[in-house]
Amino acid sequence: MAATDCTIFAENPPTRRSHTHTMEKEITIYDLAEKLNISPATVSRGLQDHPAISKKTKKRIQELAEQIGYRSNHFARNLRSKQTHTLGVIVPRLDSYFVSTVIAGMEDAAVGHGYKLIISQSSEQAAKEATSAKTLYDSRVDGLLVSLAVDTENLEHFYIYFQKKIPLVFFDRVLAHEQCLEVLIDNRKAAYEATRHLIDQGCRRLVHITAPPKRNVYADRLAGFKQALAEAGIPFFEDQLIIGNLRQNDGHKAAQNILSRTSRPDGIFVANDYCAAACLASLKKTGVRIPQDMAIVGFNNDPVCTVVEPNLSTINYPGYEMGHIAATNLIQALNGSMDFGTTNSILLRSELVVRESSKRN
Amino acid sequence: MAATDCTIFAENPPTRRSHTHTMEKEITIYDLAEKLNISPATVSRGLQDHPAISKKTKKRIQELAEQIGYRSNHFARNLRSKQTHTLGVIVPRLDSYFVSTVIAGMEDAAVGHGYKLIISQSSEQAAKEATSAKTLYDSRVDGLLVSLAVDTENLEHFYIYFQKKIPLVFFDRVLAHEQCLEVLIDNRKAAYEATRHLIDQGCRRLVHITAPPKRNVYADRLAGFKQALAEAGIPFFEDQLIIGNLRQNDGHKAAQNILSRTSRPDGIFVANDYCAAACLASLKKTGVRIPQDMAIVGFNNDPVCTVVEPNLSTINYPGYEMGHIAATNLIQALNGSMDFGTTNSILLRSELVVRESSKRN
DNA sequence: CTGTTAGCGCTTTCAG
DNA sequence: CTGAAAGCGCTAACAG
Repeated sequence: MAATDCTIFAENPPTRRSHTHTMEKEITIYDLAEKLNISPATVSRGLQDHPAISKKTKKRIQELAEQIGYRSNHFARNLRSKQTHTLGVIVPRLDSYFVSTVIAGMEDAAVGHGYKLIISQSSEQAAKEATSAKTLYDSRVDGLLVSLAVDTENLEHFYIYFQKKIPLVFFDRVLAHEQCLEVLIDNRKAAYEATRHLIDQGCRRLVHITAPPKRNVYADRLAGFKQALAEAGIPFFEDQLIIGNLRQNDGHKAAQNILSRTSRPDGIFVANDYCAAACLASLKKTGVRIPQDMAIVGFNNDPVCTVVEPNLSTINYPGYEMGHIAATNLIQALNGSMDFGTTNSILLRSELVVRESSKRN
Repeated sequence: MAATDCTIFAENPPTRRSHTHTMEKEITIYDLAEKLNISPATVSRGLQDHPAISKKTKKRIQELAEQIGYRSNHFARNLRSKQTHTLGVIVPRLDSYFVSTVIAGMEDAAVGHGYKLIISQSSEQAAKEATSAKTLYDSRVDGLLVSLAVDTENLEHFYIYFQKKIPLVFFDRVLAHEQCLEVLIDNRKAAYEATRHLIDQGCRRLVHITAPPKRNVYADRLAGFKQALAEAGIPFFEDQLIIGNLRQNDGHKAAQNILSRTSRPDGIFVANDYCAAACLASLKKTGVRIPQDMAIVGFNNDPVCTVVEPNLSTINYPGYEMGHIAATNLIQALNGSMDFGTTNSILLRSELVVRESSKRN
């Protein structure tokens, strides 16, 4: 290319190739190679800090690259290397504080290792979850992080991932699978503690507001609830369960339900703070005193807890850590043996946070 | 899992070829071409529904592709076509209801047009915003959607985008630029209405809790606040401004500030609901009656408004629509002339929502 | 330590 | 309407 002057593409026909933002040609490793009088291969190696390149040439390469604003073409790179350095994330919904914190943790972990995140929400629908899984698969994500929709009953739509051995990490909303890692808290224990706390405060007529206990988190919380009752010698009846979607509106509806009962409960354990806050608000409006008449405990430690009156007792859920750990483990699997070794499940610590909504002593 | 026992990958040679998940070869257009006895070029055209291909061959191609589970390789495709069908999104933070709704709107618009979203947060720091911009640029996003960090003072870090004529849409937190579209609400007018409402309720000693008015949204809201005061013949003094970060904690601090004053305000306009809710809670704790002693209006119409007591009056902010419109316009620019024509700014309607926190009549 | 040589899978002129 | 051929920019054997 020595003698070639710079008019190579000068006579570019003025076609309106609508797709091209690049008016000026992009700089490639060939340009670098030419200017430095070395081969493109060496440039490629120099750029990725390959051990078999002399410090000196490496430096020359990297400096020139920096100077003339070279940027590597991910597509060419991925096309060869078959790695995208992108992690897919599927969450039931984005508009929840808990999910935001999880994603923040994932992002920090990801960028720290040179990975990007591509996020999609299932809106709590198994069908959309399947679509997302497919889309992310088609974008060739290196790995997947997922929290299942409430109505997802099996892992069929992730079969393509298992088949190609693309590592999958479930967090919070999980379904056991031998090839997957799951990161969660001990929901049963947390719910047990919440319920136990209510009982310790003197509550005897307890209800539990939750989502359909098909999903692990709700099943486990229900189990914890029942266990605490059992230990305290309180019988459990089905009508102690108020099942909905745990959205704000469900909290209001639950309050109506509770108020309509002849034997009103004196303790409420809600599997989600926002729903608990709404329920609390509705209850208060009709003159119920919290916690004297009814004590309430929520779940998640959402900021809403400290803004309602009285402040909401809850279970602190380490969202950021969960996201961080899930992503870190996924990336480790990617760099290592492509599986999670013998670890199938990581349990994070959660703890009861006592505030006014449940303090009766 | 019928006959197969679980040893599928048991004899996997223990090489750590970290990069390759694909044990079986991927299906390519060459495979399709071969099976159909046509050229790869025709397959390529058939797959993208090119007009110059007979209906019949198109059908054959698409059916076979579907049947044997062909998936196109985005990298090869992008490498040629220079289009990624990916939009970059930069937001100050993810953990806000408003932002979640905006993103939901964007996602719907994006997938509807065959685009993907890649989201990153600046954590309200101009420096991180610059990094994100660079990263997204390097991932070759086709366009960018951004809501600026509170301390971003210029658009230098987006220069690369302007230079390459990659379209940029600002939403909510904007900074004017002739090559960019901006999508926002009339913050001045909204703030004017909120303040006006407070005045109509009989408030005369008003304060405004907000963020540094360097960013358009806060500057405009402040302008609206002042305008309403001026119209009502109420003088404005600097100490009517309480400036912070509008986070929950700033609400509590603002409450302390307010309570410490000798001449207490009787009306508070807060530029963010969560902060308003926190402030309201703190105020109530010390016995201030809302709205009798102090009326409060927030901003955004966050769900928290209906969970605090009394419910918070606020400005309804059409987040979903904003996201949808911003993304749709960006995509149109991508498919069209690569600029936004004569439109530089789209204004969405917002309106006052009156609830108990401000009703004194 | 460096260069040569092939492609990765797809799109796109240019010719039929 | 279809095919042949030429890359997009990069990486990875393989050979010095």
